[in-house]
Amino acid sequence: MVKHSSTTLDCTFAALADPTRRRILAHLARGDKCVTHLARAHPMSLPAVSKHLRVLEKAGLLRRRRYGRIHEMQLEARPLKQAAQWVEEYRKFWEGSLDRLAAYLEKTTKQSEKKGAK
Amino acid sequence: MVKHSSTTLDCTFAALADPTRRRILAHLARGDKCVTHLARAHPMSLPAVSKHLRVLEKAGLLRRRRYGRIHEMQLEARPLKQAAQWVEEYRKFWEGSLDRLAAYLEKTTKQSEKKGAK
DNA sequence: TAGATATTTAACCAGATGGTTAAACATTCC
DNA sequence: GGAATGTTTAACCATCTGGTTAAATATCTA
Repeated sequence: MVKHSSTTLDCTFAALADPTRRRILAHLARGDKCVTHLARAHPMSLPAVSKHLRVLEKAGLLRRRRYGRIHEMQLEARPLKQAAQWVEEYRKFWEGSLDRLAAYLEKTTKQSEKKGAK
Repeated sequence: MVKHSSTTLDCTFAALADPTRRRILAHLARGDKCVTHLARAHPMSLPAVSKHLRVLEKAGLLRRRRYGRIHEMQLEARPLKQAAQWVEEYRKFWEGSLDRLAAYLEKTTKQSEKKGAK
């Protein structure tokens, strides 16, 4: 198994566990940038969005550059790579399950065909 | 973009955000089963492990079958598929970053070659 | 039935989380 | 300088989280 930095994964997964933050990441992916603009898309106060941005920033999922009073955010997806690798290690398990399901379905389908069921 | 059930992802990512729970999943993947056995591998009380198991169960990441007084747990990785799909949508972003890094490295390498650097 | 074993539930606690509003800070514009 | 704009910080609050210990529940065994 690949050895991961546990605390990094902690931060990454925790950051992704909130739907508002996932939506913010999606907005960043589409090119949105400044705090006010991001906040307008979410039904909550500006400080709330600001906090979410800080969480994402601490998790390394966004980079912030200041141009005068406006803060420009940019998606930084690299931490997701490690998360993806972690999840990938379990792929064989869910694919195994699907294989078993497929085998089961095939078997029962054949049985119902034998019985002449439509 | 693929449409996901937000709350399912919430649960999945939140469950994965704790290192103890990720370790438990790893143990389950290796075939460990009952609560006591899983608990022995972790420096915490049995009720604490029991709580983690409940979180994993609610997130659909394990299935529990009772044989008398012992509870047999089994890894259920399918919810991870959705998480993987979500993360995958950002793959192009981190790979884009790596591409830019690669381009940068190639450029600087060529420059140092021009300068005759080893 | 009594005792041992496997596990959960209950009650509690400290600290984190996600939200609020009000105030502060930093910058730009007039 | 003073007002407007963009953003954060501070203080607060309710709820969630991850742990504890003690007690309850369920099952097996002698």
